[in-house]
Amino acid sequence: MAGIDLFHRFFVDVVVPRPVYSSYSYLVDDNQGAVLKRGSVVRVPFGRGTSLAYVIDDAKPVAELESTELAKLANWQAKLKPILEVVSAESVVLPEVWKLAVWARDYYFAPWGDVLSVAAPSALFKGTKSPRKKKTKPVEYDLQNRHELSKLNDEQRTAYDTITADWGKVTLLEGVTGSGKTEVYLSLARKALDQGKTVLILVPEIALTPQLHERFIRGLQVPVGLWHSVLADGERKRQFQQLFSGEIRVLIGVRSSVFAPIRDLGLIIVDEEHDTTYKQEDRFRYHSRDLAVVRGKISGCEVVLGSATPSLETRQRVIEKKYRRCVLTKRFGESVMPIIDIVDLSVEPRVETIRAPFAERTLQELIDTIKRGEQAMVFLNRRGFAAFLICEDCGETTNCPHCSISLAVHFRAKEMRCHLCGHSEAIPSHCEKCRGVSLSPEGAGTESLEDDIEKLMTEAIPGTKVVRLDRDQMTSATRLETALSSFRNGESQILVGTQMLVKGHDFPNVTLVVVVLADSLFRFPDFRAAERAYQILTQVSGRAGRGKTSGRVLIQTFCPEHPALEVLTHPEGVAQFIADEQEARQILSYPPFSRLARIRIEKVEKAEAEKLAESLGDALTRWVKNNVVEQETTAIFSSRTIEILGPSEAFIERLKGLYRFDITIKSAEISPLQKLLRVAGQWADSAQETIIIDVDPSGLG
DNA sequence: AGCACGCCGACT
DNA sequence: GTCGGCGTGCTC
Repeated sequence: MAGIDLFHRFFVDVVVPRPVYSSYSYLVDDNQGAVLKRGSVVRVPFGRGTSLAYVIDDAKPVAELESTELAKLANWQAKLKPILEVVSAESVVLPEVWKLAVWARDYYFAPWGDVLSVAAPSALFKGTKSPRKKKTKPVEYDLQNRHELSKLNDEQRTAYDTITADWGKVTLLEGVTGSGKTEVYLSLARKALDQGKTVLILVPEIALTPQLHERFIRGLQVPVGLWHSVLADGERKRQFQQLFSGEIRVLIGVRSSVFAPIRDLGLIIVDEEHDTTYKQEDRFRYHSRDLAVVRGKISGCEVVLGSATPSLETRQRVIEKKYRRCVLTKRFGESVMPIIDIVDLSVEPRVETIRAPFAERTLQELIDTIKRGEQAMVFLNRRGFAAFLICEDCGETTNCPHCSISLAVHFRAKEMRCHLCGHSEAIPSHCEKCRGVSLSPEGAGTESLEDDIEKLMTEAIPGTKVVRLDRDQMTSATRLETALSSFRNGESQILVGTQMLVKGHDFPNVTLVVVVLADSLFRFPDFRAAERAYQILTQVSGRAGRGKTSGRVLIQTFCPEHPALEVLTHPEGVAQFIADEQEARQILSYPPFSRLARIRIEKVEKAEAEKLAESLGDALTRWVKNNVVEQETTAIFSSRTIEILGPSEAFIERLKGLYRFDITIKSAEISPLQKLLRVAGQWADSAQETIIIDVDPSGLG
């Protein structure tokens, strides 16, 4: 073959960590050819610069190519270049993780590079020098104090026995908040370790749950690794190496750690399995809980899905007997379930001197709680001071120039901010449209809530301190820590925040939880809205009364008769609520009774996006029609098993300057859905357009 | 995703 | 007259 020199007699196929579907071939010399294999990492010339690249197949001698491969390679021969460097000849992806990555790539229609960058983040290969061993003081393990089976109550023990008697299945561990699921996790982890196996624990959010890490170290008395996005590169690299070498036997991690290189997996735990943060909402749109089940199957290990409010998807698998179910109905230890009260904002007298809707009764409860020396948490799902500015003369509001949403007022930062794209601008002094100077802030946010509550509380009880916790505070780690520790040690009595802080935190002195406005949780057009609302409110409620004193929860709403609220005050109705949800989903053929995929088209021009989406919709409809006729005998498709919805404007019609149109495919079975998505991919290729495919979309995005 | 090349507005 | 805006197009 012309152009191939005698020196580079091998070639490798690689993928680069970019959202590109194609792979690329490079030349390698004899020495490199002998060592490079699937999972090796190399540096290659790419475009103008260089790129890290993952080898996707063992290096092959050019001479051994089959004629078709040779032809393909010959196409590129003028461009074929040698690799620059072998970064790691050793495969950085375990065989079972490779299998998982292949599965995920095909299932989610993701570019190889995106998948591999999650399995082996490129940050691991930055710099050639090995990370400096950080001097950590050796942890002293106290075997006397470790978690013992004997500490389990009857229910926990039954769950443990059921799972261990038939190890290697998928189990739903359904336990009310505070029922001690962690105790069961610890016992199961111990069991796996005793068998010489390793343990992976997936959690929705790790930055806020250092307690869980300590709990596992204390309970198991072995090193426990942590895996999350805020780890510094060096630390991440060290963790990766320790996992790879088998030094770390237990790993707690977020979403992406389902791809972690843990050998000999014996147990995967997915805590809060219903949590939506397990679904990645950009680029490689995978669901970590679902992949955990796949990895469990690949590794032949036990998978435990834990939740107080399991997803309907998981419940359905239990009904179909694909998963087994263990239940914890009682709170662990001395604490009891909180009392939940719905406050009807449309009838209750309201406090006038506060921006947010606040019933007088809610304020009184807050005052009483602080008077007793206890603490309270107040949730409002909006950051900033106010939702928007409105011109009192012409009614014009301030909107984001790039998105279909108003700009929120952030008085502290002295700017207007878009909560979707992050755009910020100065607070206007007059109306853009009519130049009127009476701009009035509308709606409330955590910023104004913090000020208003502090003012009202100091009038009632001088010296009351309020702290705020939301994403605006998160920007600084120290500010976050200051806020958290001041609340933890009792310096401040009221914590105001967004729902960001409902996860994991355990403040025993909190006896009152206030949800300022629950309506935002279910007032949006998503078939899962009620389920979500119920799950979030249950979790929020779980923050109250975790200590010896029982807790109270006040949920303010304009819609007290909503089923997701009624079920909270009537826990005996949970089964009925779930059954109603299931029935509604079944009637409308929504998950878990069908599979969904969403195809999105984004364009600067609205008309163009709409036109493209329509022509894609037409192409798909035509394809289904033709294939129903053709394949009727094989029964792959019928008009009743697959449905194309839309195109329609996305819930957020415009984001970051792009108009978005969605086509949703609903199918009884996954395989025709996958086929249709492949057709969509081909349409996109030939039209030279980009489409965004989301398999099992979790929300409206 | 990067990172370039390629055509239209405010400046030493 | 240039510097530079980010709109499309490619990367073995």
